[in-house]
Amino acid sequence: MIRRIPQARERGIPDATVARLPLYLRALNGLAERGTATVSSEDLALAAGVNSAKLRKDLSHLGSYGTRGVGYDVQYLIYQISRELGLTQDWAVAIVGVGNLGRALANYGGFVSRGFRVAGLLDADPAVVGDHIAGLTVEHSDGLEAVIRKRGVSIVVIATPATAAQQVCDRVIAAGVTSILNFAPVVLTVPDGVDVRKVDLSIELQILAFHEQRKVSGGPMMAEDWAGEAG
Amino acid sequence: MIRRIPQARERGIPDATVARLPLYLRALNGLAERGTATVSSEDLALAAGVNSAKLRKDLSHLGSYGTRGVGYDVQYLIYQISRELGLTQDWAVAIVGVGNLGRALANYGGFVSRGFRVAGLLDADPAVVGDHIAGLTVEHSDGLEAVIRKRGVSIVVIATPATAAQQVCDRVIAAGVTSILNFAPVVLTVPDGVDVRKVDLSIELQILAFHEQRKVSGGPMMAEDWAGEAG
DNA sequence: GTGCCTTTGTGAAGCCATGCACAAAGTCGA
DNA sequence: TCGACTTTGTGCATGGCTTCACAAAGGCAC
Ligand SMILES: NC(=O)c1ccc[n+]([C@@H]2O[C@H](COP(=O)([O-])OP(=O)(O)OC[C@H]3O[C@@H](n4cnc5c(N)ncnc54)[C@H](O)[C@@H]3O)[C@@H](O)[C@H]2O)c1
Ligand SMILES: NC(=O)c1ccc[n+]([C@@H]2O[C@H](COP(=O)([O-])OP(=O)(O)OC[C@H]3O[C@@H](n4cnc5c(N)ncnc54)[C@H](O)[C@@H]3O)[C@@H](O)[C@H]2O)c1
Repeated sequence: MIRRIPQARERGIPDATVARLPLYLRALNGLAERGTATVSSEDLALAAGVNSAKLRKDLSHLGSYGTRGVGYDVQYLIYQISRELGLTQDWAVAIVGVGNLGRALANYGGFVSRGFRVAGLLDADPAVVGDHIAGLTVEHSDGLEAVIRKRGVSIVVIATPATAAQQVCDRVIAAGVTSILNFAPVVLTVPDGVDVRKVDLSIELQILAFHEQRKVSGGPMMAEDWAGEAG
Repeated sequence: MIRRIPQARERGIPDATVARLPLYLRALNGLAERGTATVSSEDLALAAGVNSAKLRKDLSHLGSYGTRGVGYDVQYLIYQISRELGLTQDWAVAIVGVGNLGRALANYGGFVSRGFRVAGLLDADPAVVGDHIAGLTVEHSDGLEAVIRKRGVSIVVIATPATAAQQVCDRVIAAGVTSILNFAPVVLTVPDGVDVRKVDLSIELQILAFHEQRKVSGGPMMAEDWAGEAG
C-alpha cells in the first residue's frame, strides 16, 4: 500500500513545534484576557515572536483548527493546545532541594497557574525540614519515594547542589518518575524513556558573553582574527 | 585564486556549537579537578552527553587543538574555550527585580565562579531597596541607567514581574546594554543587535507534561494513534 | 627509523526545520 | 446567489545540523 495520507497527529509532533506551543498558549491567553475572539496567524505570530508560516505549520500538526478568511478562534485554540500539551489534567510536581532556588520556585505563582501543582518540598538538611513555604511544609528527602508514590508525583524538579543531583535523579527514577527538570549544573545520566530538561543560567550567560565579546571586539572581523593567517 | 582553505574561525561559529561549548567547558573542569591531563573526544563527549563526532566538529570550529593518537590537552582546551566564550575577561552583570528569584540569583555562587560579577541589584519597591544581599545593597531602579554606565554593566538579568519586563528592557537598551537574560514570561521586543536569551520554567514544565502525557496514554503506540490508519 | 596503533579532523549523506509562495477554502457584502 | 477578498494549510526549496565513516596524522614501542 503506497498511499500515504499525511494525517495530522498520526504519530508525533516535531520537538521544535512542541517547544513553541507554550509560547502560543501564552500569547493566546493574553489575547483572551483582552477579550479578543479570533486571531489571524499573522497577529498571533507577531505576539509570539515567530514567523506566521511557522505558526501555521505548527498548528497544522495539531489539526485543522483555523477558518480560512477569518483566523483562529482564541478560546478553541487555547483548549486544543492545552489538551495537546496535557494541561487539561493537573500534574503533581515535587521540588527536591529547598535552598535559594527551591524556595523561589516554591513561591512562584506561575507554577500553579497552569496545570502544575507543587505536591511536595524535600530537602536533606534537618535545619530546613519543617520550614513552611508557600503553604507547604518541607519534608526530609528520606521520604522521597513515599511522597512520589503516595501523591502521584510525575514531574520532579531538582534544585539541589550539583553533587547531589545524580543521586536524587537515580532515586526518583527508581520511584517511577520519568520527567525531570534539572537546575543543577550537571549532565544527568538517565535510562531510555526518561525525559530530562535542564535550566542552566550559567550556560545562558556564557552564550551571551560569547556574542557580547564579538560585538565589543570592534566589528565583524578584528585584527587578532587575522593573526597567523598570512602566507 | 580558487583555492579555498576552510580555515577555522574565519568568520562565525554555528549557534548550535556555541551553545554546547559551556557544556564542554564544564566537563573539562571536572576532568581537570580530577587531575586528568589529556582526554579523547570519545571520553569528553561521554562526559558532556553528546556524540563524539559532534564534539570533534564543534572543537574544529575553534581551531585544531587536538593531537591525533592522543586527544586533547585538558588545560589548553579549557583555556581556548574560555577565550572563545569571552570568559577570560570579567563581565559586570546587573540584576533588575530583587524578589524571590532575583534573590536566589544574587546568592548563587556559580554566578561569580566563571567570569561573571554581580555589579548591581535594582528594584522598584522602596521596601526592598536598601536590603543587603550577598554583600550588595539593593538600589532603586530609578538609578538603573547610572549604574549601568558607571559600573560598565554589559549584561542585564531581568527578574521583574512580566508586566514590567518590557519597560525595563527598553531602559537598559537605551542605556547601551545589548545582552539580556530574561526570566519574565514575556516575549521581549528588541532592536537588531540586541541579544535576548530567556529562561522559562513554565515552558520547560509544559514540554515535560507533553511527553509525560504521551507516555501514560498506554505505551509507545496508543490505540487512538492508529485510528484511521487501517486499510 | 620503521611500522603499528590510536585518534583527530572532515567529506558526504541524510534529516529536520524554516520560510516563501500559492492554491484552496471560506466569509461577507451586495 | 455571486464575486471579491481574506486567510489558512501546505508543497517545495533552501540551509543548517547531525552522524557516519575514513584518510591523514601523530605518538610510541622496539
Ligand atoms: N540560585 C540560583 O540562582 C541558581 C541558578 C542556577 C543554578 N542553580 C543551581 O541550582 C541548585 C540549587 O541552588 P541553590 O542556590 O538553591 O543552592 P542551595 O545550596 O541554596 O540549596 C540547595 C539545597 O539542596 C539541599 N540538598 C543537598 N543535598 C540534598 C539531597 N541529597 N537531597 C535533597 N536536598 C538536598 C540542601 O540542603 C539545600 O537546602 C544548585 O545546583 C545550583 O548550582 C542555582
Ligand atoms: N520565582 C520563580 O521561581 C520564577 C520562575 C520562573 C519565572 N519567574 C519569573 O521571574 C520574575 C520574578 O519572579 P519572582 O518570583 O522573583 O517575583 P517577585 O514578585 O518575588 O519579584 C519581582 C520583583 O521585581 C520588582 N519590580 C517590579 N517592577 C519593577 C521595575 N519596574 N523595576 C525594578 N524592579 C521591579 C518587585 O518590586 C519585586 O521585588 C517573574 O516574571 C516570574 O514570572 C519566576
